[in-house]
Amino acid sequence: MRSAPTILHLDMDAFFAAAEQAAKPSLRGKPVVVGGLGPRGVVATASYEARRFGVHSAMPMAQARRLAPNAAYLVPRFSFYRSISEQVMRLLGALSPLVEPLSLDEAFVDLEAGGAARDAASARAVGERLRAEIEAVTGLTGSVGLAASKMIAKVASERAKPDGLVLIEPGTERALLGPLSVRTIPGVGPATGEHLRRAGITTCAELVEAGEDELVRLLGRAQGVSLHRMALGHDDRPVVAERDMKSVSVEDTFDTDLHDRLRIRLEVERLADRCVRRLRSSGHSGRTIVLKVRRYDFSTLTRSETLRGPTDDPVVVREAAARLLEGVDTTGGVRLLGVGVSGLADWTQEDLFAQAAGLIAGVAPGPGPDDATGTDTGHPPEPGRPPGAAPDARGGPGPGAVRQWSPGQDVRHAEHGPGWVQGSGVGRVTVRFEVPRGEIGRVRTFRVDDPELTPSEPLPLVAAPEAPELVSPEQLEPPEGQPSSPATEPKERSGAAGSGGADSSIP
DNA sequence: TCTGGGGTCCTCCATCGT
DNA sequence: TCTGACGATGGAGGACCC
Repeated sequence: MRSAPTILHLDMDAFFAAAEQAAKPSLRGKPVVVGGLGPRGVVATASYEARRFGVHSAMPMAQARRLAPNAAYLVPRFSFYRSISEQVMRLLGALSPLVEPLSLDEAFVDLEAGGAARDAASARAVGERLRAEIEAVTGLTGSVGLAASKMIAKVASERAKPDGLVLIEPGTERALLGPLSVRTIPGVGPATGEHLRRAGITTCAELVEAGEDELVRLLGRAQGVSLHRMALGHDDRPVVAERDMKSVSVEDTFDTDLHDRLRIRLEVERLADRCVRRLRSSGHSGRTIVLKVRRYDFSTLTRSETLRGPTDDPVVVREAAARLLEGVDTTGGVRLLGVGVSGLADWTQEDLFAQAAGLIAGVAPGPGPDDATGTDTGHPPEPGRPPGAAPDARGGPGPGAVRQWSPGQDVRHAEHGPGWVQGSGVGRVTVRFEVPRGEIGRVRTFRVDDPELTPSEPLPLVAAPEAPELVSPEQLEPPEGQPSSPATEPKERSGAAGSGGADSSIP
């Protein structure tokens, strides 16, 4: 624990939903829910407007639709969010070499390590400037917490939400935590919370009162000791910039349970291939193959096998996963299958053989021959899930296939320019033509196979400055007034001249 | 009306070698 | 030669986080 509040926690406000609202002017101020739209989807993020209806993260999408039937329901566009996240992380990186990203929308920064702040006053100034820069660069808001430890900085940012900054003075941590729920402490989830509640412990003050020995008795050594320290406000976990990846996994939940053993086997092989592609693209190999099966009754089991040495060979992983499947009873059906690889290394058993044979020169880690495209397009879509419904769906389907459009997806029409899919069905797709920071656009409907309508890349939320060079954070405008960037027009409305494609549109 | 995906860490138990 | 203690490792499951 340090003596100055120089640990900063940044949390972007309702990130995915806010990004969609910024990209789609017609959704500003409206309830927006981002998540899986299939029958078994859950909410990833709800806008603050949707939260007023009781919608929250991890809620089943069907329940969200009942609570907020008039909200806009969109599929996540992770590559779009990632591009915004990278802009934010660059701003954080300018403050300190010690930036610990927790997810696309959250990070810790050690301001002391970067010399950006030494005391409360300088930390607050840095935090306020950061918030202004984030809004100027991305058009979105983030909340900042400042404290002398990670846990308290996170509590602070939670209190700052939305769009605020809270600084907790060192020395006041214990008093602050006292009345708060045990769930405030990282690592206390529903199960531990319930366990403690049954023991009569619901607040952090009661955790302190219970004493370390009692907590160890209730929760075991590691958790008991750590929980007691945390409840006292003691948290000396450092901000860690680089973390080694420990495992790679992929999993799919099926819209309807799978019963056919052969089909299950094929899905496992498909997942194994996908997993190996991810493994290779991260430059890793792994020794332990893990199969995950969630049955019809939601019971989940894992089976694993450790190889003699690490591999990134799709055949080896596929065969291991298939062997593990042999030992699993799938009677009754499975709703989810997953394949993972852990025990990661940056070399493979095959490398050693190759090295021994003098064949290693010139072989670099990375995508293998079966990963040339870096996509999953060589594989069948998931059952019941249209290819276009997959996150970040892009590119047209093959000839003869029925084109699928996902709500929220970016598109471009030869005549009407950029827009986004508002909905589709019965052979039609409805598109709203609008751009970030523009006016609310008009809606038009087309045939799903309209050749003038194509998937497109997301437009930037804030126009890039005219000059190509990077603007340092110090040079950015202060937060007063409107964001410094003017409202933007897309660089081009339409590449090709329209040739009367509107015959299929319904204004 | 049920409950995603991609991770990390911890605990418990069995096995094996010393 | 047998036995028990002990650490390392592997496998499975659970809890948690975003």
